[in-house]
Amino acid sequence: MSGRGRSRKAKSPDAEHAKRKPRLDDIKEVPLPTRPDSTEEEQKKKKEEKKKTINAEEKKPLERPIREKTTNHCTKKVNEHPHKSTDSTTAKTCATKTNLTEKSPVVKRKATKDSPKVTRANKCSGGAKSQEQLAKDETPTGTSKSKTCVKKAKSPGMFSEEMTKMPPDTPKDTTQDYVETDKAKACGAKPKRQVAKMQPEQCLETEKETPKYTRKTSEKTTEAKICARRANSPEKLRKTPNMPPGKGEDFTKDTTEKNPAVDDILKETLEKLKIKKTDKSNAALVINTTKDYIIRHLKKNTESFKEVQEPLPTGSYYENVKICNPDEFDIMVPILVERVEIKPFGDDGAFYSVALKRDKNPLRKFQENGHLSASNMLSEFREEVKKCVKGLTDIKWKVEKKKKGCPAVTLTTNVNSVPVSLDVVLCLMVKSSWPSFTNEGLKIEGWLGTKVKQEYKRKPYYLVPKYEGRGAAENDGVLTKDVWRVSFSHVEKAILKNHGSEKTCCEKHGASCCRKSCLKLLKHLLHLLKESNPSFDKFCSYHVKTTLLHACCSRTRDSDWKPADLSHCFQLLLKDFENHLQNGQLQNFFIPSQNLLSGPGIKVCRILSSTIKNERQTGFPIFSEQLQNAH
DNA sequence: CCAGGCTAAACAAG
DNA sequence: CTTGTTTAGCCTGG
Repeated sequence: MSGRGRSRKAKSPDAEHAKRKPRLDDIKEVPLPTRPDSTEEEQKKKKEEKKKTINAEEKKPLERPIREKTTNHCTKKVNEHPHKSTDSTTAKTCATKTNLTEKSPVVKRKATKDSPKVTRANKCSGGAKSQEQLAKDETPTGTSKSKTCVKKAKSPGMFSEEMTKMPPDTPKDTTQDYVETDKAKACGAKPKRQVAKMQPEQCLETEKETPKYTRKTSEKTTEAKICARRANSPEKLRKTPNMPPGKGEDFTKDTTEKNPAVDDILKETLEKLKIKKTDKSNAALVINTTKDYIIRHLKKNTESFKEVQEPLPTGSYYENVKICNPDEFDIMVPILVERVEIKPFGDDGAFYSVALKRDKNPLRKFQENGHLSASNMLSEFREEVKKCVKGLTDIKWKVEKKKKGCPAVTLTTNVNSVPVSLDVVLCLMVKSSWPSFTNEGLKIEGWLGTKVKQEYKRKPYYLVPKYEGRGAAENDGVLTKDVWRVSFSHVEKAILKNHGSEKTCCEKHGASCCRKSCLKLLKHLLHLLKESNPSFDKFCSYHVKTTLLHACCSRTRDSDWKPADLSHCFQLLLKDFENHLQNGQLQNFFIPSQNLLSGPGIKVCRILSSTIKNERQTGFPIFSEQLQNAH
């Protein structure tokens, strides 16, 4: 029911296009024929054009006008930061498909998909706009100043060479592991991307007076700042009721709960966590192209993986809870296994050894001593992915080194100078009832209902080549590195997407809730805390997500999560998290016997707990600071 | 299987 | 604020 089939508004016709600013600018400056708008034929042409476009882009970096409002001086600068993409745009989809056709031997794409979309076509044709037009479009208020700023820091066009140049040894930001999909990843699988080191001064060039209270700021360079790209106007910020440093004691829990200042800080922070449309577009083009290409390759050019199923887009991006930048993507690549016997490995019910029951299975070659070797299978998968992405001439992916115990093949590249990672996760899809360790999990009856629960439990489950500890350790004749961990990423995603007690929760005609907002804020908080204290490395966004899921099960009504009560809801969620940490106990949402906090150790759990408590009771200075730094 | 239609979320305008 | 548009992702009927 969810809203399917509701009436819709008409799509906007060409009239709108006139107003629209296509900014192809950045990405491509390909001379496109003059821009027509939306007719079908045009679209087709566009697609074709796009193909060319991408190639062309490859070679030419472009200047990209920025479209931020002129009032935000800071903003512009922030946008210009090399690591942040600004708005480039679009050529996307069209390019996606077509371009492959030409360049990649393996891929044949149907051009059909895009054709219906008028809008895309427009975009594609956007490049045809004259510079003057662009100028107008981009800077409505048109100060030349702003433009100038923008230009200085231009980043190269999307498929430019620069994109491929991520220095191999670049230190990566460890805090970056937001892993939604799989804890596996969470725990270190992601490539860390280099943190943009932006000194506050850079930001303040035009706003020197801004920083009023900076708590110990600048030693931290932060990604947070990055997140704060969209700065509010300075006046607004100043109004923001921040708490001066050192004043935290004044806030008791209770006052914090009701403090309108806190409310504003949270809302403003949330604003900054939004992903820009253009960034999303750019990244989506690259990611989708790659995803399709890899799947095609596996189907056509491999024996072992030709039974690959539709890839499962999972993780925070696809759950609409990604924050700041669309820079981490998780795609699970399922290999259907018809009949398998799984046997628990260890005692928490999360890990299993897998035995194929059928003789003719193409995966048979990975069997060792009667069980399917996760490490062997992953190595071959890895090689295939490697081989495959080499054939992608438009996008230069770097394949990250294999990390112990990690199920993902992590690819990294730059999109408009922003590092983007794609985790390609091999998994087995098992279409049989879930392992018995899950019987007491997924306690969503009171929240989403029993029917929904049954529906989920009828879905397959997945096994990923993830292990913990020493790979060579043996248990019952099975090497640790050859075990598989269960994954319910698909259900997590489904729940996040359909998270209301009422079916219409957050739909157009239903009441909204703040569950996702709370999740984003907590993710962000953890991220910031990890940046300031490396000993928090073992915590990941999966802990946060799990905490939210449990919280939803204890506060089940949509009215428990009213958007107007964001601050209250968020603080309750924090208290939940603090409690889990304090006790060192956080049950896997699906497998209650697995304690997700057994890894970090109680000591650091308690430190994190009190750190969070402190933030909560002092009105989130870490958020305010970040807001300040953005200016 | 895929074209078309729908959604959520970002964004723009009033 | 509300309302509408744009767009990536997703779902489904034919």
